[in-house]
Amino acid sequence: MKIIYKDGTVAECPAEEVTHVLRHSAAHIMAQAIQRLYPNAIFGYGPATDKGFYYDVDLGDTKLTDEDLVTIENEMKKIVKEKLPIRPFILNRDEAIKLMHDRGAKYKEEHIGDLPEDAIISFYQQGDYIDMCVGPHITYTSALKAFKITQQGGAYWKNDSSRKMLTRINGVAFATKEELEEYERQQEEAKARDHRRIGQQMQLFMSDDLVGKGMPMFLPNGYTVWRELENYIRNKELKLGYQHVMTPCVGTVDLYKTSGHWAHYQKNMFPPMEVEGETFVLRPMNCPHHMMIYANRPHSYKELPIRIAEIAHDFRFETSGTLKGIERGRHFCQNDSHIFVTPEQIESEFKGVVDLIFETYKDFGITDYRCVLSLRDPNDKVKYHPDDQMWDMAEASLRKVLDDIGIEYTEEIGEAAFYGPKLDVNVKPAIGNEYTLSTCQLDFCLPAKFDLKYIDADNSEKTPVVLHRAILGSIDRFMAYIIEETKGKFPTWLAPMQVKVLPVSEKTMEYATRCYNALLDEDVRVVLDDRSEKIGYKIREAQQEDRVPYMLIIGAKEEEEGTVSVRNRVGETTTMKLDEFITKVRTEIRTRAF
RNA sequence: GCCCAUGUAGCUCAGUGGUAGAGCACCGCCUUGGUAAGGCGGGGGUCGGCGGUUCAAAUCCGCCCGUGGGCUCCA
Repeated sequence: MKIIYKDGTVAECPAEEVTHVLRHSAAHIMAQAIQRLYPNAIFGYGPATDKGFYYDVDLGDTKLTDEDLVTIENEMKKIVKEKLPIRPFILNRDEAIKLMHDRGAKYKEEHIGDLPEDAIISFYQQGDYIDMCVGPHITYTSALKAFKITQQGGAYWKNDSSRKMLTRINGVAFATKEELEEYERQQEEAKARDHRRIGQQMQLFMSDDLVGKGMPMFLPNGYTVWRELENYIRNKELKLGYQHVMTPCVGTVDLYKTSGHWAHYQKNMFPPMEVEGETFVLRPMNCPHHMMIYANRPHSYKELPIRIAEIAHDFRFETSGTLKGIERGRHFCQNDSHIFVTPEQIESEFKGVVDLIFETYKDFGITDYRCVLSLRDPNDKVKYHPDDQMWDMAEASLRKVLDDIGIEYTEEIGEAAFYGPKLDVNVKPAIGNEYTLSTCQLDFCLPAKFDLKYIDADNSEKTPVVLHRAILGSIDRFMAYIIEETKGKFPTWLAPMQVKVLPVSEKTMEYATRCYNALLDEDVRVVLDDRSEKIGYKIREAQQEDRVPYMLIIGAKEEEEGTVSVRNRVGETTTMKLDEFITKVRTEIRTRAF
């Protein structure tokens, strides 16, 4: 594919740039189509993205319907057919401003002002359409073969919520029609994997207006998975010296004034409640409670690290637009812990947490994640807690641990919390943006706010450092992730229903019931399908809806031989003695085979 | 919170101004069937809510609520 650079050079496009250039040109062609259909449109930014492209456009009071998007797409197809040449030209700054001004392109004009003094300001033109752009682009509009407008949405000019909201029109473009079809197939697959959809199909959780938005309720199936997750992590923590506590969800506002949350986190909290002259809030975090537990009695340096843990209910006032099933609600349960350490213990304790994170990921077969080490911006003296020595030491420790373990990570300068650096482990859901699953954050500030001390070897009072950490993040969110990763086909130890016994007819109901009871006695989550339906029907439901790991098909043959016919989720069947099956399934559960 | 779309039976959806529909699920009867849907019959909806336009509103308009996508936010 030939492309044209802003200086007019035409060259073969490097293979790895092809989709990017196509998408960028697709954005221009879409803008041209919009300009033809809506002559008053004023364009903002219109880049290629890693998924496709978009253009932000100010349409005045005009609202677009989905049919309008189809019309725009059809106009794009016309422009492609017209085989218009796409040609660049360069103007000096004054000429560029004049051109944009004369064309009423006020956002482009503003953008010129943001460009560095020595910037070469280039334009690309196809037919009547001119766009300020660095390129490169395809040489003719006809090179765009496979594209589709996917959706529209709002986007603030320059991503600034105080600026005007423009209409963002999104599209996708690929080098070939096959790639476009593959993309559409993947989109369908992602929709089928969405935890909200599977959650409803498998009756894992629900929500209702009357209960409140962002307030999911876990149904028996979902709560079974929940309990397994909770047991899993709590048992692991117990072996690592964590001590579990339970603290209340409502606290005085003064608690959060002490912690600083009231000053800094209030907009994420539900409004306060006044009772008998006292003011209470719903807690958004558990740190203050755990600080108070530490403060309950004096501590020697010999006791540290102290690891206080809790599966804690929290409430956060998330803006309505960000709520998403059990991935992000206004109520959730954090797999939280606060670890109190001496400065010397930061490194080893941080390592312990990182090891726990990746051991857990291994148990759950999680491999697709991104580690981010968030550091302070040393030049920003306002945002960050002013103890350079502590920061330097802590950041070096964190980096050293990650390097020693040999995990890949990216460093993000200026992304640290004001109280300390942190490690986030991020994953991508089936639909939507990356989010944080696990986190470990250092905190130099909070212990001092609660005046926490330990007595050091020299009998002097010192302030401990705190590590905030969450391994499963929130149980809710972790479950959402596991649902999407497994498509609801949970490993046996997590599955709400582990075995379903399916008698072929009522004639073998008695033997089927014996099998059922034997499994029940062995603490297997088993269900007996005693309806008078045909076996094919029962299998279909067990496989498609229940997604049960094992079906036991019980007919006359099995009864005679004292065996069970075992069918797994892939449709493979084997026959074995009932005892054999029980041993197999129990082993699988005990080892948490994934 | 903002922008757009959307809301009809438990679920998935059809129905664009004139007596609320389909498939699946549910209930009953028949069928006792061997590895992904057996047959017949039945019950079930203030068409998200409130107002408005109209002889007449699921359908048109306004506001509110929920949901989906996008943006912002996420000390």
